[in-house]
Amino acid sequence: MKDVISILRHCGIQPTPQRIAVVEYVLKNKSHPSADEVLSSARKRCPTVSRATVYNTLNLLVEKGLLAMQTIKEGAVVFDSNLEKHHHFIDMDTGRIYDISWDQLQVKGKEKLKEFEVTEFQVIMRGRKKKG
Amino acid sequence: MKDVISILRHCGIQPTPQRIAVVEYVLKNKSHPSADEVLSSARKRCPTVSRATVYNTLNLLVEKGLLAMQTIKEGAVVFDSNLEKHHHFIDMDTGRIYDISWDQLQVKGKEKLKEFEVTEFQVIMRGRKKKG
DNA sequence: TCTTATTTTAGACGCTGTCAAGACTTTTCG
DNA sequence: CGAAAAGTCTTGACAGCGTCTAAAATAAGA
Repeated sequence: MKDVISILRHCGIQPTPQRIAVVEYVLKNKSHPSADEVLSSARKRCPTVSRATVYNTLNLLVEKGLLAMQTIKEGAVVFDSNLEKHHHFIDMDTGRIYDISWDQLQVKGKEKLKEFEVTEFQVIMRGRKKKG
Repeated sequence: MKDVISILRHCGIQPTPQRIAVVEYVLKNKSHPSADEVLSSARKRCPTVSRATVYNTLNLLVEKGLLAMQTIKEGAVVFDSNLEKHHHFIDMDTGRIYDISWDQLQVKGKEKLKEFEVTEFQVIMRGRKKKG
């Protein structure tokens, strides 16, 4: 993966220590952190970073298409660095969210919905992850 | 549809004026109201009803299986009186949520997910509703 | 009626997310 | 260089969502 600084420059975002701390965490993270989790982690690297800066940076990344925002859990939006189309599985016990690659599921029938113009979709599954 | 009072009694919930106001609105409503919308509507019928009572009642209904809770829009959970399995379409312009009946879409491949035990799922689509 | 259990209420609380004002940095350019 | 401008960060305030608690109101039971 390219280094964070060049990614930011490439999008016209000035790389500052605060932003690097945020981006470093959120783009290399395969879990689905909330803004608050990003804040805590960014503070390990840059203890003075403020909540507003974290939100600003996350919103910037979403705006630039470097990060996806998902509203699939209650309480808070989560951020997803996986930019490929994919589905989601949510473990009902742990709350953990897993990506399910796009081609593992086939959804048919959308084109028959005459009243609706579907521009994006995903399957959201809930259940339990098997051990292992 | 059965009247609200007997529905509540049947579930061991004492029908009070406040609860009736909430339930009357939320169970007969095909839109997908947030708790706040339920509060406003319930107050038309029962002006003194408090926020806590609305939340308590909604949670009770969900617990008893009379109402479903959906976290598909940011900002607030919405409540869904449609107890049949179904999918959802969200209009990106208006924010309105539409139910898509279960048999209009076919999802295949879940049974091949060896690591996950899927107990429920739905397709969430976004786009624009065509005029009409 | 007196007692007890259930409900409702108001208000406080914690959390999420946004915003404005001012301080601080980095550019830009004379 | 140095000053102005532009961009960035922080603090603190704010509004909304949802939960909780203590106390008041209501209902139920003996």
